Amino acid sequence: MNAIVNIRTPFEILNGVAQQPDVSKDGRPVPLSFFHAGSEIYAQGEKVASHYQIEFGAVRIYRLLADGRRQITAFHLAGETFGFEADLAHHFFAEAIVTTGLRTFRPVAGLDRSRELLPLALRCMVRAQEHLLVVGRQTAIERIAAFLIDMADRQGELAQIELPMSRQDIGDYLGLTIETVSRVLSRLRDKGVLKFHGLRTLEIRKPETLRSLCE
Amino acid sequence: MNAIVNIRTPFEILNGVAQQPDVSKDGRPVPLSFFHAGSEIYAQGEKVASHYQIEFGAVRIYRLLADGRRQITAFHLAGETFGFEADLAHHFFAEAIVTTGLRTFRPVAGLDRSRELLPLALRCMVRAQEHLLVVGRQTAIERIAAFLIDMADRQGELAQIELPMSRQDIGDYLGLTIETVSRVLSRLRDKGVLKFHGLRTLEIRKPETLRSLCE
DNA sequence: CGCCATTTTGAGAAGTGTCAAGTACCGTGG
DNA sequence: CCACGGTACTTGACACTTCTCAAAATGGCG
Repeated sequence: MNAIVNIRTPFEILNGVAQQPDVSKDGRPVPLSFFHAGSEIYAQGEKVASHYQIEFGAVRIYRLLADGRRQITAFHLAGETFGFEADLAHHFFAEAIVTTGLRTFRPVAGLDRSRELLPLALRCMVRAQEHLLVVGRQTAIERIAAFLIDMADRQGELAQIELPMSRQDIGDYLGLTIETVSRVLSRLRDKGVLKFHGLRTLEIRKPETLRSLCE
Repeated sequence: MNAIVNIRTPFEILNGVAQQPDVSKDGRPVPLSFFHAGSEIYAQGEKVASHYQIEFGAVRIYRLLADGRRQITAFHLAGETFGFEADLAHHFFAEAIVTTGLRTFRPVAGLDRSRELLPLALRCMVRAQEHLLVVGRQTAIERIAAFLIDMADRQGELAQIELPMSRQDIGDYLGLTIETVSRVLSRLRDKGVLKFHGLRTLEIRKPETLRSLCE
């Protein structure tokens, strides 16, 4: 949870990211901002009337209870847009999970973006409501299965998937403890449904078994 | 879960509801539709590019799992607008909880309502994400407390509140069983926090106790 | 007044959380 | 390149909340 890092990391400079800033529809350039793993994009209580598009990396959106319990309401991956919640509710954090590059869209006076934003906001709402079904009515193994399928779908439906987030993040997203997440993943590994290639890289060996757990 | 009832019930005719239909911004009249308790407003799988405003009554929005488990994602009360989810996701039901009167807003070709709809959709999204924290990270008693405070706030912060929904509905909203809902309510009654005037009418005697349970 | 659905209450089971210890991974520095 | 240390993850034993199943009580409504 470090401070915002808005300068390029050596990695990105080396790779030439953002050497030619894109241009937004009203003609103003939209530069890339970089965030280190764990750094804050916007804080609970901040009024940020912007939205963000992820160029590379991953972001977690979450809320906190007074005693520190955390609920991650969404993960956003490369190519996705987020940041609507900041406009309205002053109770959400956004943090980079890994080194992340973002394009920030600030509101322009006199320019109404409702037409572009509405479909994105609706998709975000539906996603939250679908997630509610998972968290409210599914068992630990069903939640993990739903999560893995979602991640696989969003990574191009490949059998091998990358989980940029920690077990704690997964637990806080699914409403489970880190230990339960770990136990369920181990059980799926022992059953031959999953095969791990490193802690956060895994292969879905039996996607049909996983899917059958979701409904 | 009866069929759609689009005619006036004797009750409404007697009370003269909707004798003078309102008129929408584009000049077309927006008539009131009536729905009996339990009747379906739109079904999972239906493509309805409309939204609805509640004149009187109450509505539940929910999703189902294959085995019948239900998650209510939202309750909507008089004065509120809903129906965005139907545009996008084909997996939501909307039902009247009690006799309900709705104004239906159908999309008009060439008329862009994004500007009006975006704030409503955002509020809906934030509400779902806030609910996620309750369902994912709070105990049974905390969930009930949060629910009662929300209902009280939406009914004008009166001490006495009406719950139009059944215990089953409350359970399916909070991710609890009907028995747990009942037990928690009984415990709050025994502690003097709540006083019941009939099953679905109650008085919050110690709002501070209730609020202290939420954070 | 009596029926029927809804709600409440009880006892036991199951799933998940808590606490504690052990293991694996990964970046750092030698 | 390998040893080291710290963090993240896994595993185990047990506790506790919530669920399940069952039965009784309540209340609304004809």
